[in-house]
Amino acid sequence: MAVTMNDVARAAGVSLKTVSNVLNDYEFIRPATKQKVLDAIAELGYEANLTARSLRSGKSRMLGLVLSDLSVPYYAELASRLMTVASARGYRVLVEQSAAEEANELSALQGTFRQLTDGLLFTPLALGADAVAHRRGSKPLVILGEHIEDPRFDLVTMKNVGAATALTAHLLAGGRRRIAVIGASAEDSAGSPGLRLNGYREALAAAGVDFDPSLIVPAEWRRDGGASAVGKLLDSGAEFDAVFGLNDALALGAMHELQIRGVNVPADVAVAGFDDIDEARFASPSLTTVAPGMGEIAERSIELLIDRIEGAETADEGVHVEVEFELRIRASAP
Amino acid sequence: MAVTMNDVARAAGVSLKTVSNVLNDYEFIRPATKQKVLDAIAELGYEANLTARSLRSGKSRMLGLVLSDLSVPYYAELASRLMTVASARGYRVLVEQSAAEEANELSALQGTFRQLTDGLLFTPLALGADAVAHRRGSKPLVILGEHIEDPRFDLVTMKNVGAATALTAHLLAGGRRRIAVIGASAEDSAGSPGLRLNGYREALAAAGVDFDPSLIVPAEWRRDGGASAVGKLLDSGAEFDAVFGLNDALALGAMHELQIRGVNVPADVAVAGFDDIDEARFASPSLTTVAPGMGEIAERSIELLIDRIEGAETADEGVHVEVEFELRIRASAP
DNA sequence: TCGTCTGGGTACATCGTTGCAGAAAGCGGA
DNA sequence: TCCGCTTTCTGCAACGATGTACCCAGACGA
Repeated sequence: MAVTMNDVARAAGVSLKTVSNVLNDYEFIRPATKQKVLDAIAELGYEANLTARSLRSGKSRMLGLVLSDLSVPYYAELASRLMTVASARGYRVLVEQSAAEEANELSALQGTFRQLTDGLLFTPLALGADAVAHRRGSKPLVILGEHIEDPRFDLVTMKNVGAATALTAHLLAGGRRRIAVIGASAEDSAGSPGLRLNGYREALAAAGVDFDPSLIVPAEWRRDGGASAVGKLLDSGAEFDAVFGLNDALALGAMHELQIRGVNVPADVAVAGFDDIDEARFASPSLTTVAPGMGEIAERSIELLIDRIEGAETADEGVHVEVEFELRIRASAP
Repeated sequence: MAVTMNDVARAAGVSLKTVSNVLNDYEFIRPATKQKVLDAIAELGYEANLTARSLRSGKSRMLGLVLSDLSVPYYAELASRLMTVASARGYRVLVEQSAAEEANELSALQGTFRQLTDGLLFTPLALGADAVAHRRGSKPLVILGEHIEDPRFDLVTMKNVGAATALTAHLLAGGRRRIAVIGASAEDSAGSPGLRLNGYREALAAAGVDFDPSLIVPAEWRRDGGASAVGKLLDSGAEFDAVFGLNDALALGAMHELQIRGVNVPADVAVAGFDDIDEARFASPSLTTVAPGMGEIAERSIELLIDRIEGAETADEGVHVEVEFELRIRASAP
């Protein structure tokens, strides 16, 4: 079978523990002994058994990532970056899809998934702050995104309100006055939809434009959700000269439906999104949107989580990181 | 700390091994005893320690998935489906990104990644058949995609040649005669690019249209690759009335560039892709493409791999599965 | 000379399971 | 009554690493 530490010990003529000490950079080892062990390791092609190490040490060097669905471009891009960053620090990422369902989020938080990982990057969609606080285990947990804002948690997010304000202000500056919002309900005020809607309202207020609840259309945050929402809006006869999709998928779906119905983008209706997924740049017309600083989100969240795991970060209160955004003005809303 | 089997045994008044037997559905246990154990498990909230189980049994119930980059939409969608299917059979999927680099593919094939998983779903991009055959370990391995076709391996793929032929035939039937291909070199004949190019050539031959190597443009299989390739084509002054992107990302990038340059799609140039990622349906105009039966690919490959792992599939020769495709005729090439 | 300290190494228990061997009890057949 | 077989359950070793305790040789000071 596979080469074990015992085989190495025998080959090097030392004890099992000495091999272990060499591998763990134990301080007091004679260079000659260390070299013998290293030679034996090289010769036999020994590789540590991670399962055994994990059982004994209680650490797996795996991070859990819980998100709704990996096929959502934003999550796919985020997962890819998280993996790269984690890998540089010697950790792997194990992904769990929750489908935004409560039962799945709970089992990711508590079940065997938790066991396999040293810490969790969690995007709660169905679960509220109290539910998470109640079911969180003892292992470190970092919340990604803005659905939960609570001092009990470590959190990495972007400036949702500010970004939505800036984007809306840009549409207003372009002369748009009736800006439909897709992906929220008029009464939302928390979570990604709520925060982004708040930003929208702030920009309207600053420009002295009235808020019209009939322009706020709920939708699933997917391309088809955006398409059907804007379809309903057109059918209802509502007047609007811009569409703000609360993420890029919504905006792209909406833009597609507008074009099919013969509405010219941006001449008749401007369209803007949120997230700056790669696809946005290549849409026709290319999509105006907000880049959430995903690289920084990935780096900061991995860093925070690993610091917690390795005990470097010891604040009692949750650490909240807010990453800067950048407006990407493109052809759909110049 | 966590509840162990020992705690359960004590609570139920039986031996450790009996608890283990109950959990592993051992045949000869009195119903009453079994019930006592199950009650104790429920009361204590016991959950098996997967690491310990894995060390002892040598199985982790994890499948490895090696692909170039999770942020590529096709891979993201595939990964998402594979996870769902695997989960239904009680397995998890651990993803490793290779960036299509040889060193990374090798380490995924041999290193600690391999150790953590019971079997591998492998998309070789840098490594050739011999290299893989030489470095494959003893654990089951299923090749995904068509880069390697070799009787030594289990393989799940789609009918690349047939699909490319059908798609090209559709373009020809629409009156297009100068169909540019993006994402291959004229001399390619193996791997995804080669096979799809072969299909293209077959369709041309069947229609009596000459093959023009100057219409074949190599490119990285990404949106920006498609954009710059079609840009070069336009700059070169080549005449063409259709573009066949060897995957959707290429086609979408190409379509974007054409539109920016004022070329009307599909009136001036028709565009077709390959993969039918979700984005294709919502592009403007919506993209004509080939749906590779991704659901079936996911199901068949997981099934094959798990059967190998659990010893059900015992053929000596590699099993080759070819999944059916479907043409999706949309607005970009009606 | 003796006791103490320290660097360098070893032996054994341990993490939480499962495999193997076997023990105890019940039962039928000769 | 005894034997052999099945059913039900138990104890111990083992998977491959790490932590703890300890041992020994040499240096050092008194």
